[in-house]
Amino acid sequence: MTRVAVEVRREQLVESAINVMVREGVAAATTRAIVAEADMPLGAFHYCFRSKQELLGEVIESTTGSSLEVALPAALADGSAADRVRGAMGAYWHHVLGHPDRHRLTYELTSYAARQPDLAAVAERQYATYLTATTKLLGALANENGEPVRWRVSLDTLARYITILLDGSTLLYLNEGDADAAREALDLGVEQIISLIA
Amino acid sequence: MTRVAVEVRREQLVESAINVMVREGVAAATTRAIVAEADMPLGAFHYCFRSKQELLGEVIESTTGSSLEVALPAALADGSAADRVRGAMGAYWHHVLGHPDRHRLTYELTSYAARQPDLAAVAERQYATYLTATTKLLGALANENGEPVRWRVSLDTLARYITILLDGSTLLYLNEGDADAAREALDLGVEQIISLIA
DNA sequence: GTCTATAGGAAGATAGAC
DNA sequence: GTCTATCTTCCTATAGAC
Repeated sequence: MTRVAVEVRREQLVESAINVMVREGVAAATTRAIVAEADMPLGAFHYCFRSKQELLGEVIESTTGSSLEVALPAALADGSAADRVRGAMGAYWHHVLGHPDRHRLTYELTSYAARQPDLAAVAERQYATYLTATTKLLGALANENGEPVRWRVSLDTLARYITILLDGSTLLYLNEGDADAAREALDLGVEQIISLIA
Repeated sequence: MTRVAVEVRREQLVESAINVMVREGVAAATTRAIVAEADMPLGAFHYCFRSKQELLGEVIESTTGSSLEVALPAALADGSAADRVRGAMGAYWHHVLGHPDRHRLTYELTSYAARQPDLAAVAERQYATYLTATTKLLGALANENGEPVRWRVSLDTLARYITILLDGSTLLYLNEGDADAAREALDLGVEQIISLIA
């Protein structure tokens, strides 16, 4: 009926796909479920996307990196470097508690992409983006004079260590379901990181 | 033709299902693919298992906890507590490098189970087993007089911290693909753990 | 218990009228 | 571009002969 630019429809379908996936998982996000969520007829799907794989690629791109952005403001706030590390980690954790299904989806999508040859490249880029964001976060800890925080280990290793800590604690919480216990273990890791400040 | 106890067939099907899943992922493990791997006719599936879900429950139980057992001998070896922690972590990491697909499967199964109401209980038990195994590993660090290592933090928190570290570094390696970089970050975490010995 | 054949449904993708 | 109807394929599960 109404003429809508294909580009707009594509975005609507990506958004709807994410909604379905967050709610019911990747496996439940069939083309039919996605168009129903977007309130479009089934036929619309295939003149917006060549295939379901093509949509999934855009879904992965769209969900990448957003989870670390919530930590950036805290890293840029006032206070000591140690306090800002604590604040940034706390902001991330707050996001995990508020949107567990969204984080669950990230891991599902990563698993899914790893099994599909055509999406492997997208998945690798996804993780590279993740590491870049962590490094950027570390850069944001510079003081008002622009002097970066000095660490006892290389920035690359530190960024990966932080990634390990965030992924590991998120997974622990999602699977065990005990927010306090997971938080306590994460806090231990955060203090360990702070102890690496030179 | 040949009469085989249903119990034996069940085990064969579970094993075949794991083989298919390790090779091609959970989604590819259809009943057809599983019976083909086990070299059984399709009909055999449903007089061994009531449903595919029932098989999946047993697959999850069967894959649980095996990955940490490889670390136990190193924890029981001679040497200082610090060296034995390093050895145990190294043994785990060796297993990850040798069987990445097996570890990938663990995460896939966890995601899968979390989305299926009837398997949620199995998944929780899976993670509880994991934490128990870690605690057991810590207990194995006792010296020849049976005196346990004393830590600056509670055993519960430490066990979770180790779980975070192992899951996080495994995931990092599986997704980024850089074994050396992941190992370096893991080593940093291991030394941090050692620094917690009282 | 064992197996073949098939039911019954849901998936991704397309054809073709408008 | 848009949508309905349909093709084809693959799935889980069952029926029923042996």
